[in-house]
Amino acid sequence: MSAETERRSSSENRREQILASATAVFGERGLAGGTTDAVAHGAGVSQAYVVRMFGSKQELFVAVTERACARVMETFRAAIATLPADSPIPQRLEVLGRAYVGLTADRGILLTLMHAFTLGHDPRIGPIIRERYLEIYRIARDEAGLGPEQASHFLATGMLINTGMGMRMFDVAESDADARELLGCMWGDEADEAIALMASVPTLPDVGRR
Amino acid sequence: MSAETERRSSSENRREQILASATAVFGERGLAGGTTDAVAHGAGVSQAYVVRMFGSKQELFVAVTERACARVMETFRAAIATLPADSPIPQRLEVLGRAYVGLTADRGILLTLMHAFTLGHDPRIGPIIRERYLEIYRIARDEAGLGPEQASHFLATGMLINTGMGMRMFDVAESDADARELLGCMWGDEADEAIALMASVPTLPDVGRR
DNA sequence: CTATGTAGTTATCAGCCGATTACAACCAAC
DNA sequence: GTTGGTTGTAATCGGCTGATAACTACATAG
Repeated sequence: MSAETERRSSSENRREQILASATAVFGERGLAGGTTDAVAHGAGVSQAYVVRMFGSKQELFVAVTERACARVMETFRAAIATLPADSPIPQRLEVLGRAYVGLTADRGILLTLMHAFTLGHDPRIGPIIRERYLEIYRIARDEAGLGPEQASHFLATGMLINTGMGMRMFDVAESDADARELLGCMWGDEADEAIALMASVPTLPDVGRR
Repeated sequence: MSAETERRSSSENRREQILASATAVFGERGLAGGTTDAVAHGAGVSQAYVVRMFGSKQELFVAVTERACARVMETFRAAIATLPADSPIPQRLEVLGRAYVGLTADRGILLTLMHAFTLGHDPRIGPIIRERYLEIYRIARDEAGLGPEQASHFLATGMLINTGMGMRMFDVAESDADARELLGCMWGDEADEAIALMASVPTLPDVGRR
């Protein structure tokens, strides 16, 4: 394969490119609002190819959702693995919290999940997202040893962070003291760091068709 | 006006009917996924009338969002008004929590807000939802006297409840012990009551056009 | 009775977008 | 070198849906 012009790519590479693009698109626009054309444009392939590779837009969304959940679970498990067996609860919360902030580096992952959370009524997506969310809950409760109360509190904080991301609260954090304060309560000590990390992330460009 | 066949209605009545229908539709499908035709069907009017009354689908969504925020703020303020001036924080949290559970009686209100939270990038909706959310935060922090930490914790729990609603976690609460436990941590003592209240809420029917 | 505004409809247009089809380019093996 | 599978594209179709236009029905004032 030539180094310069790699016009053809392995199926797996393409698949990953498309999933990454779709994560950004679905994260910002959701299943109904995101178009296969925008996904294709972001991945540098044709719209037809996106649809054919995944069968349908809905199946692509399912794949993106599963991938996002897998990322979340990997990230949490990797964080948990760094903990000593007898570490106290506050330290466990701290480590998991940092892991969550790390997840925000890719907006699309958490925002796509947020959209998936609104699709419980969908017969295809509903069962998947419920199962995966409970799986994440069990990881926090059992594997991280937080117990039911702290685990649900942890997930609640995560949802507040997602909400702040979806609303783009960072855009007003500089000018609005209340926004800064609220974001500060979400992130704890790392608030400034996290806000700086996420501010001025560009909106997806509107892409005309083909 | 005849009592039986009210074929014509005052503009305000119609407006309220349309907003109620739109709240249900947008709550389930979001701005991009909800159709003006479904809204019209739910309100018993024609699709064209819905669009003309509000100018555009987006403006209808803005109106629904503003109405939903107003409901939330009214509900919180009414709950706060029942509190004695020197009531302790736990009691304040308890009263606000009950008020939030009361809001879940109309799924559409909280679910529409959840969709609005994903629209921060939208130049029309973003500024509105950020401003309203911060307003609600200030109500919890100042008017209810919770302070920053407890107020953000309260909002976080609210977001977890919204997420549970969006995922339709109630549908599996009967059969899945973890789901019951998680929902229990959200609602506290009223979990069973709340779950019973919200289970088996029908999905919006798919409505063909006209 | 007529005029005028309000409440509503039907019909239709025009653009968007997912999906399908047919075809092209490349590669590896025999 | 031809055969067959893989990687991809261009073109197009057809349904959905927001918006618009043109029209109808009713009510109220003068």
